[in-house]
Amino acid sequence: MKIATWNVNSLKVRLPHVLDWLAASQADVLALQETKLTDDQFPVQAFQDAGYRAAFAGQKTYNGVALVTRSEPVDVIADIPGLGDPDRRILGATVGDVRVLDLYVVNGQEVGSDRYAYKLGWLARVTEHVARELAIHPRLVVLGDFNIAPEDRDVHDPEAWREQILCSTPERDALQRLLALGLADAFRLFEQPEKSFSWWDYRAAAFRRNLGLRIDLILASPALRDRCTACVIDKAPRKLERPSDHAPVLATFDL
DNA sequence: ATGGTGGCGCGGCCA
Repeated sequence: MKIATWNVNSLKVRLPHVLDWLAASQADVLALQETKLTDDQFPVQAFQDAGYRAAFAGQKTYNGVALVTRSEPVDVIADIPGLGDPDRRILGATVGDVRVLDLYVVNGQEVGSDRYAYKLGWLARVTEHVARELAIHPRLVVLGDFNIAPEDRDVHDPEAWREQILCSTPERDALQRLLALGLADAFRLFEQPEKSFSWWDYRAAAFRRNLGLRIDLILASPALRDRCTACVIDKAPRKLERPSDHAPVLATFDL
């Protein structure tokens, strides 16, 4: 079973890339972020024609998450008890016997800002929710755009980014509290090239110069970690015309 | 160079 995540930065613009990538990767589950589509605009038919079902929680202009799946997603949730967030950033579903939680973590804008406080509070509520999900579903994948680079090796220039947004200690601590529930960063279960990143700013030719961060993660519960056989970042779509600023990340499970 | 690019939607926000 192949499970992937991709922040597409507008599904309307990126739909051809997504369909091509599904055909090439043969992913069974693709978690999308920043679809920027209302639910009535979601391209259900295009995915159906490609052999996929979908669950989605969208809004106009910002945010929006979706799960594109080979088999029917069931027990879908788009919110967490007690969060009360109008942003569509969360989508949970059961696909086969795997529970999947797609997250578009708050960016946070700037350390110390209102949005930064919102990010840390949001992460704390999500962590509580993941603890509850883990108790119910041994096979749990939490994946998406975490907007946090876990360690300095996930940052092209750790000194320039020191205590900046996406890299600050409180953000990294919040991610560690999530991992401490028993989740494993699938990418780090395997040997990886140095300077592996999943996001590159559109500006300053950052992709060409590989000035990126690894902020798109696939986290696996213990039962799934034991069955994870590979995890890769696919930079190919980032090289296309009008790319997303993120690359897809794909994990393979022996299921 | 306190900039730069991209999406949405048509001015300014967000990333």
